[in-house]
Amino acid sequence: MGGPAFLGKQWHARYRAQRVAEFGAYCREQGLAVTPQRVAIIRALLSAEDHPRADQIYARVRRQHPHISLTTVYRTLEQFCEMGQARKVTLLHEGARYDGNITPHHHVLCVGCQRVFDIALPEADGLLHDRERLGEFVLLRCLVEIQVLCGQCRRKGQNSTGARPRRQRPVQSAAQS
Amino acid sequence: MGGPAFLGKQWHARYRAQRVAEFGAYCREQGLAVTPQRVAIIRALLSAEDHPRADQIYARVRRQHPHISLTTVYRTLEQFCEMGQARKVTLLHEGARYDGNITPHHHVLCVGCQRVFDIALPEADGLLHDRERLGEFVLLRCLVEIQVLCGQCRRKGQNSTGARPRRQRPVQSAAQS
DNA sequence: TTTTAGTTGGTAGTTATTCCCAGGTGGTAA
DNA sequence: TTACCACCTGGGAATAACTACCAACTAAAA
Repeated sequence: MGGPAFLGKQWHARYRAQRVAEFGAYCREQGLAVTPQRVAIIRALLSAEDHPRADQIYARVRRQHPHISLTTVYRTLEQFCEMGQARKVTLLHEGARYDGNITPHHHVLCVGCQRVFDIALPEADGLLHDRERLGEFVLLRCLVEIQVLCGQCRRKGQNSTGARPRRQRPVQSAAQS
Repeated sequence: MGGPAFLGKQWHARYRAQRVAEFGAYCREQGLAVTPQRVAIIRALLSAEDHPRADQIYARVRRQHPHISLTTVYRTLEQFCEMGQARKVTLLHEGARYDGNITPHHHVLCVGCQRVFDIALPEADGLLHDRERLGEFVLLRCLVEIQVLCGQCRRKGQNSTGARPRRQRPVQSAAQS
């Protein structure tokens, strides 16, 4: 097909199992206690395939841990990001979303339904690798965000953003890039 | 040398003048009234070279229009984005920032001081253009965000994110990608 | 076990943004 | 030039998404 490599489900299941298994060791390595809350949150994050927000993780974890607090979820997700066990994804202008997949990849976002998909994009990864410095700047990371309209949203026909005429004035040339 | 094309100041001054001049016509084309508030806000946005947040635009516009309200600034910036006269930039996890430069470009962000720089990156623009569709998805836009540490921040030495040891346990292997 | 640094939960902020609506105004038609 | 009115604005209240604080609790070293 020649389409880019979307990261699929078989891959995900196997990856998740390994990550959960290694989690305790990672915590100890980082000097963090292995608490039930942390385990529950990493499980929820790794089971998720929808790049959930903190409050969604909270809702899911609460099924098993009714007493967990939202504060703990926020705090813990942030820690996971710091220790490299999660990625924070900031797209458009909603709240932060979290990604348990820490392999190199980028994001495809449907601007209609706001769903996010992981995508491997090797040609983008090499984008700036040949010049470790941009002038004085030290390159840390290069993120690509691909905005699309998914099949569902396209069918619903969301192209209603055109110029709206003021009063009776007939609008002629309202081309938009 | 050989670095990518940062978009400089001469270019900016000339571009700004033209955009301000055309603004009235654009509004009328879109069926929007040309109010003093809108003119002041587009001027402030185009004069800015720092990708300001709404509240920063508000502070600047207030020097000339002490009675303008923050609500109007938010509303107007959002309208500018809709009519294609501005771009909203969402980086890291701060508030939204606005960019008066609507030519094709990408963003370089210093994760230390949070300054943002525009950069032309033609090789990235072509990244997905050869396949207008990613499966069912219709490609709308492809954004690249380059995270760096700028000279100033590097000199201040901000590499203090390493693993912090718990108790007396000696930490050995805390490599971080 | 004992000890204690690290961790948690609940509540009370804070920040950024949006909603609502009464009053004001730009732009059109006459 | 004037009258009209749909559009626009300002200010305060409301909301969403966090974040700070702190007393009580607990994982894990000794």
